Amino acid sequence: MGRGKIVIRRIDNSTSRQVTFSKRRNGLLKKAKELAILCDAEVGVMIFSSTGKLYDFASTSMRSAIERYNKTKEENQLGSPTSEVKFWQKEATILRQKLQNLQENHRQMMGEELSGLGVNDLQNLESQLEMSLRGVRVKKDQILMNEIQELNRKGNLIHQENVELYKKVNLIRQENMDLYKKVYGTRDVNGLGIGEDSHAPVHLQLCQPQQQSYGTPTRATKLGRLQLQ
Amino acid sequence: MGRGKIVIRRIDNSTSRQVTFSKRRNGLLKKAKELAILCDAEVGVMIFSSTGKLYDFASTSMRSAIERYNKTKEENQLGSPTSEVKFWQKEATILRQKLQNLQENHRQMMGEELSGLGVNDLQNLESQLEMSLRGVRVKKDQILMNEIQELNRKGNLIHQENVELYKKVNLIRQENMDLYKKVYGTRDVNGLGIGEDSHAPVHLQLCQPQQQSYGTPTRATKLGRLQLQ
DNA sequence: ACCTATTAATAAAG
DNA sequence: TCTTTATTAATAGGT
Repeated sequence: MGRGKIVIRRIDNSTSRQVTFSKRRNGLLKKAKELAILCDAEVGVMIFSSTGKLYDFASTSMRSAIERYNKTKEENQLGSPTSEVKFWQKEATILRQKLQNLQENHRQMMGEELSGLGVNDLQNLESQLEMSLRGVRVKKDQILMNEIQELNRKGNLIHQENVELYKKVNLIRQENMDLYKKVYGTRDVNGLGIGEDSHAPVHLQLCQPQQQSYGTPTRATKLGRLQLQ
Repeated sequence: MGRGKIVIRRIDNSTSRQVTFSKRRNGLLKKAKELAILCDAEVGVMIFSSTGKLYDFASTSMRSAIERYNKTKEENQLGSPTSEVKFWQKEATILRQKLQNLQENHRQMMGEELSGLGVNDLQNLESQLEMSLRGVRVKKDQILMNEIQELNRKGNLIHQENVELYKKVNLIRQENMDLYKKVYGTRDVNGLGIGEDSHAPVHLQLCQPQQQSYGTPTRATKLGRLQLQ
């Protein structure tokens, strides 16, 4: 896979050796990563250049890989706290197993890795997903409904407040007008002082309280109303 | 470098995953060897399949590589028994944590434990479930369709066979009749020997081959047809 | 396990 | 070391 074929034998020329080292080292590390990801494997790679520099890759951690290596090789003549180590190793193995089972289960729920399932399994999965979906939608709608209700409650409160304010404004204006008359007599008061149309009663335009049916509205209704808020 | 491009992502199909693991594992080990030889480097590779099997390569020895790694990293000797207990304890803790996270995630996908999720989370969950559901249904329908097609294929074969048998039966009956005539002359043969209606040609009633359109039938059509099988 | 079209790695050169 | 390019090697998908 280059301009020419090569035999696998120590490269004499030190420069080419260095160059090739750099390229192939990257290649090896890349492929190690890919293998770990593609095939769900734990991979550890250690590379020492001829100058002693270390390059390494570990899909989880080198520590984990080495421990696991030692365990599988059973070369643990490192004797004393054996029972404790063994206990924790077993514990880890059990947990790994559980994790793997759950992962497989989870992947199937995500709609991945469905090959290998029979029609019955798929039927069950489908039912489960439908149930879950229903639950999630109920919950979501609940939250949205609550939000809407809360907004409406607040809206109504504000409206109430506005009504009160409106009353006060009109009251004060009436008072004002009376005072005005007392000061200037009964002359026409148009165009003076307080402002245009100030003698007309104030009318509210916004924040009309909505009366809504909160029974069992359709999905569309709910969402439609939400957007109107 | 294959019949098609692939993205580096866990392979769903377990068979392909294993096949790919086998191929790429060999590739990685080969390249590790080549790197060690070509560039005069010390190389150590550890690979654990998802089933836990170990595959390794070390240009000198794994022990040497690990020790050198430890030295270079200047960390507490990874292979030593003292830290081993701590390591496995940590490992167990990490695994337990992962398991817990996944469990929570899984519960949410099962539509349980939804309190604490916001509308956005729920929206995402809903989309995910919809996608999963779609995937599962596609897969299920696929299996059912294949089953139906297979049954139809077999049905047609059996029908063909029956047609052939029918021809043979009629042929042999004809022969029989001729022989009968030769033996007993041209007398009426009704009510004799072979059986009732035996002179009438045999008619097939079952296993008529169905011509079906396998284009893109609706769900209802597919399931409806299944029940008719 | 084998085949082969296609992609990916990389040897050589600048 | 980085780029480019021609060529080989690895391998994805199929049988």
